[in-house]
Amino acid sequence: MTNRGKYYLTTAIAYTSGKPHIGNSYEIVMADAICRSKRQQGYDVFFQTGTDEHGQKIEEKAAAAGISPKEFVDNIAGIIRGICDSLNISYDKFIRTTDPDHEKQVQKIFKRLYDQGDIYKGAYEGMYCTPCESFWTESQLKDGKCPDCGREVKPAKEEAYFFKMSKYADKLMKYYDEHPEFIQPVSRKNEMVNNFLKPGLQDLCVSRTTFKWGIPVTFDEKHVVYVWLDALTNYITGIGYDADGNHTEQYKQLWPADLHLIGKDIVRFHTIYWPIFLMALGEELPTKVFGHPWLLQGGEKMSKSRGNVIYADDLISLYGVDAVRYYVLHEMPYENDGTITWDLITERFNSDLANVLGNLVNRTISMSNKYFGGVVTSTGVTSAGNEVGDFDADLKAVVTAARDKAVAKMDAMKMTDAIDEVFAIFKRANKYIDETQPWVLAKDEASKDRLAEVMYNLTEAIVIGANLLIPYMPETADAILAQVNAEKRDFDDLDKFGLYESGCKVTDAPQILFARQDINVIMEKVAEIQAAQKAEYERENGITPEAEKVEEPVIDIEPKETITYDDFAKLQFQVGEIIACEAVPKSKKLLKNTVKIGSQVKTILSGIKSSYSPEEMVGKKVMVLVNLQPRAIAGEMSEGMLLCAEDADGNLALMTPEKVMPAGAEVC
RNA sequence: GGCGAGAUAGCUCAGUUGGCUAGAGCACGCGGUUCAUACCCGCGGUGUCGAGGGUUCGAAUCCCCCUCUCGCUACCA
Repeated sequence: MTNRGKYYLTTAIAYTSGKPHIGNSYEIVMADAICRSKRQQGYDVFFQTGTDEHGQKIEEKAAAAGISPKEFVDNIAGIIRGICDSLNISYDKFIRTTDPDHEKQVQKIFKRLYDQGDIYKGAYEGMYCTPCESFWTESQLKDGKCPDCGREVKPAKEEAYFFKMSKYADKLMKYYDEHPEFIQPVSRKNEMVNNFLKPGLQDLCVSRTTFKWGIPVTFDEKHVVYVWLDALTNYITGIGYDADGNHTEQYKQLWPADLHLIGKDIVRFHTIYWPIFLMALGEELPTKVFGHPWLLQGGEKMSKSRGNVIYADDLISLYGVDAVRYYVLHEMPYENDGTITWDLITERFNSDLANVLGNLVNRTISMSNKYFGGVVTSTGVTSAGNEVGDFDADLKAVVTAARDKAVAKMDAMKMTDAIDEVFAIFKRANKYIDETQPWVLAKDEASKDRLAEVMYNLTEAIVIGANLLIPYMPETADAILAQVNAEKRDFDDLDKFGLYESGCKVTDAPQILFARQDINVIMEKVAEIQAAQKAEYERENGITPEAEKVEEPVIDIEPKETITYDDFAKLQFQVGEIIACEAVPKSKKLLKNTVKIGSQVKTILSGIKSSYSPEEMVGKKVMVLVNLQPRAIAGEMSEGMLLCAEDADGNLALMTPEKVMPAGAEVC
């Protein structure tokens, strides 16, 4: 096999705040297909993936679960690694940002950048919203209040470390110009230049003091290292980078990375901050960063509380690992997001895998057994000169061209097209069977040698196709090769037709590779999966009464000034019954309620669309502030206010009387 | 609110620098075939290329405007 040198590929590391759904697992499958392909081609591949395990969100989730952050991330990292393994991902290293050697290097990197003046101590100034723990600039405020929760903000100052991004902006721009392949798809490069580089790079805040679950800054312990400096550096620490220059041989051999495979949402961090960190460290920049699109669930919004999130393990249990790999690779366009639904995957499974591929292998082996006792022999009796057409030559042309076509598509990161090039072999082989009609040849003893050649050609086509399938569907490739009793072939030979050993015997008991799926049966199983998921969600989030007592978070808000009883007495509250409700067309948040209060009927607009649908509003008895001055909102007059409780996430709960009360009853 | 992407056949999507009767796969219909997993092969499209305007000899493709959908947004990671 030709040695083509090293190839170092990384994926983004997965954030350990929860179990990733299939849309998040897509990237790792794509990475695996690329790595398997490169290995097959003769590259010395190193494939790194892993988990990003620090941050405030994890600290909070762990606290809510009553466990330490480390216990929390150990659990999730295990789940993520399990998903990788069940998807048959051939990673060489699974790095965790809580690995001691990584943490140590991050601390050294931070110190070095500080010592050489790229990181400086400053202060973050702005308007601070205490409940949201967020800083805002004046321009971000909405009516002078927090744009997230609408509450009061106050000026505040927080000590922080900053990285001098601006210092490297020109150098980065130059690098872009000299390396047009650096950012892919190219459209993303323009976004980076126009949105961030041209307006001028802001210095980046690279430390935090608001939470503890991070890597401490060695010389200033109340700070932890900001996530991106922690996470991005995994690409070098994972292979033995040392901030003092004592790199491992592995690092010297592998760096710079050949490809960072990431989601399109984090292109900015990988094409601006990461290269600049590397420049500051004096390291080479990666060759290519590809920001891939996402695989989204079609139709309804995905949410765990509804139980309709699609996870890799559920898909695998229904379709098998290779079918899942096939689907995500095949349905992912180059720039736009792809779609996944149970209907779509079942359709693809049946038409492509069961019908085209599985059935081809099965019918071919069956015929070999039926006509020749399973022995496949090349007799050299070709279709050359056939007046109807030279079917053999046509078949061979398609088969021998597939390798280079597929590799070219893959190098261009067009996964879908790459797989299609391989499947073109199987489609052509099916057509070849119709053209040559083996069952007709079998009826005439005189055409037996021709029949043997036809079976040989089919078997050879399948062998080459199976070899080309290895990067995408490794288990299936093995299963096919085993059934036709063939070895894996050297990549350099995959454009050569006729290497299948004549006289070799295929299995006498062909196995169904992909049994056709009935969508109705699938949907029954899906219903079970969804019910289980929903139950799990409810258990985890304390929907059961028993769990409600445990760990209910509290919220503190800014206290307002004390009021007198007279102040309070000015407010008139009554019970109102919602007798009609509709969404306000031009608004994202507003519902227009028709509320019966005693014998009056008022129109009240309320920003609760995110928590309530118009249908479920009707019939509710709610608490209403009735003597609020009417005000026009979104072109409608609103004559009061519906009272709600709001949690930290902005979820709303209407205040309703605890016993049945008539519309109009005073609340006092 | 800001930024971005998109709207093409029933479904999922291709359509290169504007150019011949707008394509593929799936689904559907008809025909063929029977080795095979009711499979395979062939044939089949009157789609206002989201609406409306404009530029042009010519627009799905360029410009303007409108409508709708989606993604991102954050000192979240």
